[in-house]
Amino acid sequence: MSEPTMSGAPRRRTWQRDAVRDALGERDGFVSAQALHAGLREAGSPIGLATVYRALADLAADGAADHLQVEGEALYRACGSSGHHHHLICRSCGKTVEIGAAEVEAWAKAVAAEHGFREAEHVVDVFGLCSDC
Amino acid sequence: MSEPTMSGAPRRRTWQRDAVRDALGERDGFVSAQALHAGLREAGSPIGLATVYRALADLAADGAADHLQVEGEALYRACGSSGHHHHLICRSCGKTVEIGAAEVEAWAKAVAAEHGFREAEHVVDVFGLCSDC
DNA sequence: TTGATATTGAGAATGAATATCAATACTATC
DNA sequence: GATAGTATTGATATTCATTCTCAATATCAA
Repeated sequence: MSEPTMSGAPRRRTWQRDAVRDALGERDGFVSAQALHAGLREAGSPIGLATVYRALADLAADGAADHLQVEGEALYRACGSSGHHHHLICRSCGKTVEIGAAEVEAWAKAVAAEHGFREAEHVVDVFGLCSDC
Repeated sequence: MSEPTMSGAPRRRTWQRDAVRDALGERDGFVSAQALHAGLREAGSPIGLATVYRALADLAADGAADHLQVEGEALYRACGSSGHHHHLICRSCGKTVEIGAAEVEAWAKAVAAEHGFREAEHVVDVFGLCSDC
C-alpha cells in the first residue's frame, strides 16, 4: 500500500540545494533557472546549471516553491504561505504579492461543476505595474 | 494620434493562412503549432511548419485566436466569443468551454488596486475532467 | 499585365530544459 | 571514526519547440 502522506522524497542535504533555496528566498519575485544560476555563479558559486534545474524542480515538487510559465520560460519563486494561493506580479520589476482568493476558488469550482467537469484545478495570476514602476 | 481600432495589419490572403484558420476552427480544444502542422500534412497539405507558426501568431495578434502556455508549449484555439473571456479545459481530451466571468474581472481589478498595481491583466483558466472522460 | 512587396518554406540557428554517466559527497551502520 | 551503499553532482551532449534566414514565389493595386 502506498502512503500518500509520507514524503516519498529521501533527499540528501547538499550545499548546492541549500544555495538554490537561499538564493531563491532572497529574490523578490519570480526567477528563471537560468537567471538564478547566473546569479549564483556571479556570487562565486561553482554550482552547475543542471543542478539548479534539479533543485528547483525538487523545491516545486515539495511545495516549497511556486512556478509558472511565461513566454516559454519556467519561473520559480520561494513559497511564503504554504497553502493554496495566487499571485499579483509586477510585469516590470517582478515584484510579487501572494494573494488568497476564496471567492475565486468558489467561482472556479462552481463553473466547473456547472459544465460537468470534475477534479477542477485552476491557474489564476494577475499581472500589472506596481507602485514603484 | 494612433487609432487603436484600425487594424495595422495589411495581411495578404493566402491559401496557407486560410488552411491554418480552418484547421484551427475544426479542432475542439487547444492545439500546438506542431500538432496542427502534422494534421495539415496528414491531410495532404504541403504547408510548411514555419508558416503555421506565423499564421497562428497572426491569428492571435488579430484576436482571432486564444493562446496559452502549457508545459513549455504554446497552445492555440479559434476564438468563439470576440470579447475578453476565459477557459474551462478538459485535461484529458482537451474539450474547451469559453466562460465569461464578470466577478473574476472585478476581483482581479480590486486586488490589483488594493496593492497599488496599475494596468492589471490576468490569466484565469480552469482545468478539469469533462463528463466524457 | 506588371511592378512592388508581403509571404512562403527548407533548413539553419537559437535557447530552454533534460539525459548521460563517471566522479563525488552524503548517511546510516558498524 | 571508518566504510559501504547510493543519491547527487556537473560538464557535456541531446532533445525539442520556436524563430531566423533568404532566395523563390504569390498577392494586390495600378
